[in-house]
Amino acid sequence: MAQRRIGEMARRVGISPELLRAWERRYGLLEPVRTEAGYRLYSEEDERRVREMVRLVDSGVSPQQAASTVRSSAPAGPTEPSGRSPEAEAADLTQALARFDEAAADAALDRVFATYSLEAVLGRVVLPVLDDLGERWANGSATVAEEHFASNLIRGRLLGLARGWDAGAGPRAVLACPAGERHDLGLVAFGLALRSQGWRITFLGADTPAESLADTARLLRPAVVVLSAATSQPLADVPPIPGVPPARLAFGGRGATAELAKRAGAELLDPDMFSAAGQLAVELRSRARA
Amino acid sequence: MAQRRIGEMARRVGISPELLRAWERRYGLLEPVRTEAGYRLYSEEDERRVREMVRLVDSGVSPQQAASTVRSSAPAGPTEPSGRSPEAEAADLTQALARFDEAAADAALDRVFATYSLEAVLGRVVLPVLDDLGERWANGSATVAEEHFASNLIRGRLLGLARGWDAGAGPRAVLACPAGERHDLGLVAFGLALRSQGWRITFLGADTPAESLADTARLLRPAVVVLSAATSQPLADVPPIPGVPPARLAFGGRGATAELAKRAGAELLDPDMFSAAGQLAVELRSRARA
DNA sequence: CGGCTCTGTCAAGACTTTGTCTAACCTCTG
DNA sequence: CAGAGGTTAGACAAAGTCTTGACAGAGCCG
Repeated sequence: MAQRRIGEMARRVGISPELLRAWERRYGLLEPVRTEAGYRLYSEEDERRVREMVRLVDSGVSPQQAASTVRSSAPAGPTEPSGRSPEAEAADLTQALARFDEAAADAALDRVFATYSLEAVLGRVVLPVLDDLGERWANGSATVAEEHFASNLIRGRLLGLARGWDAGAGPRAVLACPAGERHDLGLVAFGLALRSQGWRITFLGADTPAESLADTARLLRPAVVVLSAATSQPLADVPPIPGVPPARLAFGGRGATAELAKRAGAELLDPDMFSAAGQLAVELRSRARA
Repeated sequence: MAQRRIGEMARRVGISPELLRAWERRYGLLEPVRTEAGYRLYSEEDERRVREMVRLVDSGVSPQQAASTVRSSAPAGPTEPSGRSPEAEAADLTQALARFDEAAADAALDRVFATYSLEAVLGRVVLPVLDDLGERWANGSATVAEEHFASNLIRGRLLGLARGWDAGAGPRAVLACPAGERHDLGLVAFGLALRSQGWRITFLGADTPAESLADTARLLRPAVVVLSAATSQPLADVPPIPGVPPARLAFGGRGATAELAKRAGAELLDPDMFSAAGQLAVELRSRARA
């Protein structure tokens, strides 16, 4: 993914770096990720927002007003064309998976990836389908085989998108499920959300013992280590991790609670993964200031 | 192949030798081979990369960013047969994985997929690397984190290839690891081997209880159900599966033994997965004759 | 008109990045 | 052996970026 520093970004959109910083400071227009040294790194989405902002201001809207408009504008992209809503596609996908119909499932996924933003695909199709499956499995109306088949298929698609998610200059996040936790698909999705905002991702996945986390953290010095679990126990069992200061630890997933996070000194991530990604960016910035 | 020393190289691409060395030292942009005396020798591929780098920097990208882009970019066009053996590539891949270097690992995989047959890639690169990793993990010289990182990366690549492996008109195989078995990467590879011979694959993956297998078999009526495990216990624990006649059951993986297979009435698959795929085809034909 | 806010720009001082350069030594060729 | 061209390690200065704080013009209100 393209990541630009402020000078290059300023040239591209035709305004001064000072103004970019002012808009960020005054209106929170952008929240670019930062390098280790604190340099801003802008994404393509950031560029789109700035262009939108410039357009509005040029057309006479006050900057304050324009910023508020841009902030609340959906991340552009084909919004609900084609008649088929993400929810309808999710229903199709669920049915295809229940029939073990790989071709139909892949076709549904192809359609949504081609039509909607990553945020919409993950938040309104993939995760709901997985949640639904989990629920139906819990109450006995879906088989383990169905759940396995669906997990493997979706995992393959998501890991395909994850290609190269460790490249670039952004802050690094190490993602893992603690020992005893086997559901890592949500974590893959969260990795993609972080990636879309410029982070570099090192994915360790399910069932990672604390000591391996410590080794990895020593080697890679990530800005944050994210632990995710579907239930509380695995998170409760995580010991302090040498080499990972609690300030650099974040808990997410259904199993994460305020109390568990507090006990470990970790950040508690928002259940919405795109909010959580933003949260980590803010946290990182305030840490840099300190 | 033409190999140039640093002065000649610098003239050709139009930058100073000092800068070439700085880019190498700071960003690892190149890793030219060295003469006995330590002189750098640059290849044509190196030249291509430097030109790409120069182009990016000229267009305003920061050198750091540009280097990261160039490093992770696949070598353009049909790369020279390169003389690199699968074994050499496997060694590269192992090292990249040990460093948690996703870009280098992907590059190595890109090279082998572009150069060798699926059979060679699986049999001489991917599986040996995984075996080696398993061994080093067993004797303590590899961490769990390394094993997780490598598994997830390779799984993503293999599942990418698995795209659409359920399509077509061939006989269907259901692939699963029995309850208690979590290592399913070998099984993914076997699925690819079967697929290359025209089978349709339904992949259930790790830790699948017998009763789910029964459900799936009832629904899909596969020509064969393959169970794979790295150790014997999970296979020994598999009960008779209603809906799957023993004649349609096959055992594979390190944990499969003649005795276990005999007890379950199952076929014992050859340790070499391509032989095993052939074996299933033969078995299917003879069954059809009967 | 005076006062007020909004907004783009600027400056100071510190830090980072990056291309170049130097020093001291090594290798190959004529 | 001289000399062109290599090597590493480190230093250096210019350019870029960071934060904080300030300033001046525009627009608005009383």
